[in-house]
Amino acid sequence: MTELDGSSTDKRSQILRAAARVFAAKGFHKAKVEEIALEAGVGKGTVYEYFSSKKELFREMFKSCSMFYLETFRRRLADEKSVKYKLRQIIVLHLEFIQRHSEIAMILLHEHAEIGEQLHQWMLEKQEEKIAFIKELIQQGIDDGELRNMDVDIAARVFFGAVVAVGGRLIIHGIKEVDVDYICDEIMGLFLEGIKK
Amino acid sequence: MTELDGSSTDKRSQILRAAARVFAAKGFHKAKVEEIALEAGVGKGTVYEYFSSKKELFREMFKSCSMFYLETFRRRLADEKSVKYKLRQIIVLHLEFIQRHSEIAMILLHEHAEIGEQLHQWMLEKQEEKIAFIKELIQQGIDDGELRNMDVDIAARVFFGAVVAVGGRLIIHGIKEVDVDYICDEIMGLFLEGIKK
Amino acid sequence: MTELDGSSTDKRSQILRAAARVFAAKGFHKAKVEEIALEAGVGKGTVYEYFSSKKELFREMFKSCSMFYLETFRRRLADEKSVKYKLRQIIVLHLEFIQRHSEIAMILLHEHAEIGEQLHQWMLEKQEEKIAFIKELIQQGIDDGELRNMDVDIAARVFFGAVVAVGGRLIIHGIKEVDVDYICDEIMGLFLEGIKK
Amino acid sequence: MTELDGSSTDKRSQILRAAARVFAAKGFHKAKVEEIALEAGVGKGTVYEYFSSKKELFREMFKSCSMFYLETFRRRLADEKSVKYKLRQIIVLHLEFIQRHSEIAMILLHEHAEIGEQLHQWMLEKQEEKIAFIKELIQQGIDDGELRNMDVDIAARVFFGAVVAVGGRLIIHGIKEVDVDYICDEIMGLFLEGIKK
DNA sequence: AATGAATGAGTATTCATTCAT
DNA sequence: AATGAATGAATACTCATTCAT
Repeated sequence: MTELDGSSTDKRSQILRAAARVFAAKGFHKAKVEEIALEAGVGKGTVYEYFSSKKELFREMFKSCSMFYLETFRRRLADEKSVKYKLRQIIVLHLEFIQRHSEIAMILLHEHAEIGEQLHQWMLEKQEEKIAFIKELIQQGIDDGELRNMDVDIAARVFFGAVVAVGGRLIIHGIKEVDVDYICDEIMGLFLEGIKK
Repeated sequence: MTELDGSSTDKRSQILRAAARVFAAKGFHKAKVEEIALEAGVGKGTVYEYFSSKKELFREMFKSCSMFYLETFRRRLADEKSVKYKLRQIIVLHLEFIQRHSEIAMILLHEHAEIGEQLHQWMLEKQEEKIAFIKELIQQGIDDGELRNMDVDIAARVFFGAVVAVGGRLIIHGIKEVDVDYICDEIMGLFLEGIKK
Repeated sequence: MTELDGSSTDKRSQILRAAARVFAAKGFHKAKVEEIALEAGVGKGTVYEYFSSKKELFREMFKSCSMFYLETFRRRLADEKSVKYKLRQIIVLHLEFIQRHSEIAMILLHEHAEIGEQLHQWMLEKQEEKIAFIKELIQQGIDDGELRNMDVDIAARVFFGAVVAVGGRLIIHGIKEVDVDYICDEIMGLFLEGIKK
Repeated sequence: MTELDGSSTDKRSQILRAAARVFAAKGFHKAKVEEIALEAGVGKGTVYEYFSSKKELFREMFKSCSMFYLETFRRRLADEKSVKYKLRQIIVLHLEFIQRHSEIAMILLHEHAEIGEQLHQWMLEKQEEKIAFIKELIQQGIDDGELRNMDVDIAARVFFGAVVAVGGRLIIHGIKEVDVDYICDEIMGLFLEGIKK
C-alpha cells in the first residue's frame, strides 16, 4: 500500500492524500468535499468518480492510513529476535510514526466515532489484530522463559494502552523533539521491572 | 455536583441528563436538539433558556459528566492510605464507573474531537489533572519508599493509559460481568512486579 | 376541500396555492422549492414543516387540485335530471373549469408522468372514477330508454376523451372567449345524432 | 424515415432507437445520457457527435417517432376510398400502432410537457396536421353526401380525442390482446349513428 | 419562564457537457 | 470519428437558532 506515501501520482491517490490532510486538519464534519478536491487539484465531480460519497472517501482514506501504519510495523519488526527488543521496537516505531505522520496519527486518534458501525468495527478489528500480535509476543516470551507467567490478554492490552497513551501525549502536546530512546527505556523499565521497590 | 445522578428535578438537570443520554447514544452531530428537548420533556426553546447553543449544552453536559466522575474518585480515594491500594482503587473505581455508567463513559471515550479546541483543551486539562493526581501518588510512593525511583510523568501516563485501555475494552465489547478483582490484581501485578521473569 | 379556492389563509394552504401557480407555470422540474416558498411568502424551511419533500408537495397540490375539480363537478351535477342534460352539463362544467382555472387544468393536462407510479396510479383511479360516472349515466340513459343500446365502456371513454380533447384545445390555444353553448351543442349533437347523414 | 424501424445500423439510428427505449422506460429527466449511450453500444461522447444536447436528442427522437407514426398512417390510408372506411382505418391503425409500438406510444402520450415550448409547438403542429387531415376527411364526406352537415373542426377534434382516449386506455392498462375490429365497430357506430335511441 | 412555528445558511451530490487523446 | 475521464453548475434538504406569544 503505497497510496499515501506521496510517490503515487494517479488521481485516486492524490485525492486520498488530500483527504488525509484535510480530514486530519478539520475533522470529518468540518472538512468540505470541495476543499479536498481543491487540495487534490481536481474538480469536485472527480472525487465522486473515485469515491461514491464523502463517507466512503473517509473510509478509504482511513483504511489506507491504517494499512500504511500496520505495513510499516510489520516490515520493521521482521528482523527483531528477542521479545523484549520486539516490544521495545513497537514503542519506538509507534513514537517515530507519530512524530513523522502526526496528521495521520491525529486521525487514528480522534475520528473513531465519526463514521458509524462498519468502519468502527473494521478499526476495532485492526486494533484487536495489533493486540493479538502483542499477545503472541508476550506468550512467546513466557514460553521462552524470558517473561514470567501472567494473563497475556490483560498484559497485551495494558502494554498497548500505555503505548497509545504516551503517544497520544506527543500528538496532543504537539511535541516534535522527544528523546525516543529515553521514553522507551522508561516504559520498558516499567513493564519489565515494575514500579515496586 | 449532583446534576447527573438522577435525583435533581430542576429543568436544567433534566436537560443535562437527557443530553447525556442522547449524545451518548448518537454522538454529537447525529443528536438533535429537538430530540434532547423531547427526551427531557421540555420544549425546544427551553433548552435555549438554559444553554446558549448546542455546543454549550454539550460542553456543560461533558463537564458535568467529568466532574461527576472526578467527584466519585476523590470521595472514594479519601480513605485509602497505602499508595499501592490507592492505585489499585483507581483501577477498581474506573472499571466500576464504566460498568455502571457506560453511557457517560462512551462519551468520554469517543467524543473528544467533536467540539473544537476549547472543550478539547478543558478535557485535556482534566485529564492532566488526573495524571497529575496519579503522578503525585507515585511520587508519594517513591518518597515513602514503597516504590522504586522512576520517571513519574511517564509512569503516571503509562498507568493512566493502561487503565483507560482496559476500561475501553469493557465499553467497546459491552462486557457487563467482569471479575473486577481479578483484572485489578493482574494490572497491579504488572505494574508492581513487571513482566520480567 | 377549500384549500385552493383562495380563501384559506393558513400557511399550508398558502403554500399549496403557491405550489399550484409555480408548478403550473414551470412544470415539476423547473419549479424551485425556494421560488414556491417565496411566492407563498414563507421561508424555505417552512415548506418542509408542512411537506416532507418537493415530491410530496407536488402530490398534495395535485390531489387538492383534483379534489377541487371533482368537488365542483359533483356539486353542480346533483340537480340535473335528464341523462342528456347531465352529459351536456359535464361538457359545460369541464369547459368552464378550464376557462376559469387554466393553471390547474394545465397541471392536470401535462404533469401526469412526472412523479412516478404512486401518484400516477392515484390519478388514473380518479380518471377511472370519472369514466365510471359517465358509464353509469349512459347505462341509466339506456335503461330509461333515452339512449340506444351500446358498449357503455367504450362509449364512456369516447365521450370522456372527446371532452378532454376539446378542452385541451382551449388550454393549449389559450382561448379565453369561447361560445361554450355552441361547442356543447355541437359535441352533444355529434354524440346524440352521429355524423352520418 | 426508417431510422426507427430497427433496420438501419448507422450510429445515429442506433442512438435514436436506444433513446426511444430509454426515454420511454424512464421519462426525460430520469433517463441518463450515459445509459442511452450504453444501450446504443457507443461511448458517451459519441452521442454528442450526433446530437448537440440531451434535449436535442429527445427532440430528434420525438420527431422520428412522430414521423414514423404519420408515415405509417399516410402509407396505409392511401388506398382507402370511402370516408367512413378511412375514418375507421384511422382507428384501426391507431390501435394497431399502439399495440405494436407501445414504447413509442408511451412517449407520445406522456412526454408532451417535458421539453419546453419549441418541441411542444412542433408536437402541437403535428397534432393539428392530424386533426386537419381528419377535418378534410369529414369535409369531404359532407361534400360527397356521406355525412350530415356539422362543425367539422369540432367533429375532427372529438373524433381525434376519442381515438386517443381509447388508445390511451390500451397503453395505460397494458392491454395487448384486444379485439380491434369490435372496438372500431363500436367507435364508428357511435360516431355514425350517435347514442340517441 | 416556557414554547414551538418559522427560518435560511450551509453542503453533499448529480449528471449534462467538454475536450485531450 | 470515437471515446470516457474530468468537470462544476445547480438544487433539495437539514436543523440549530430565533422570537412572538
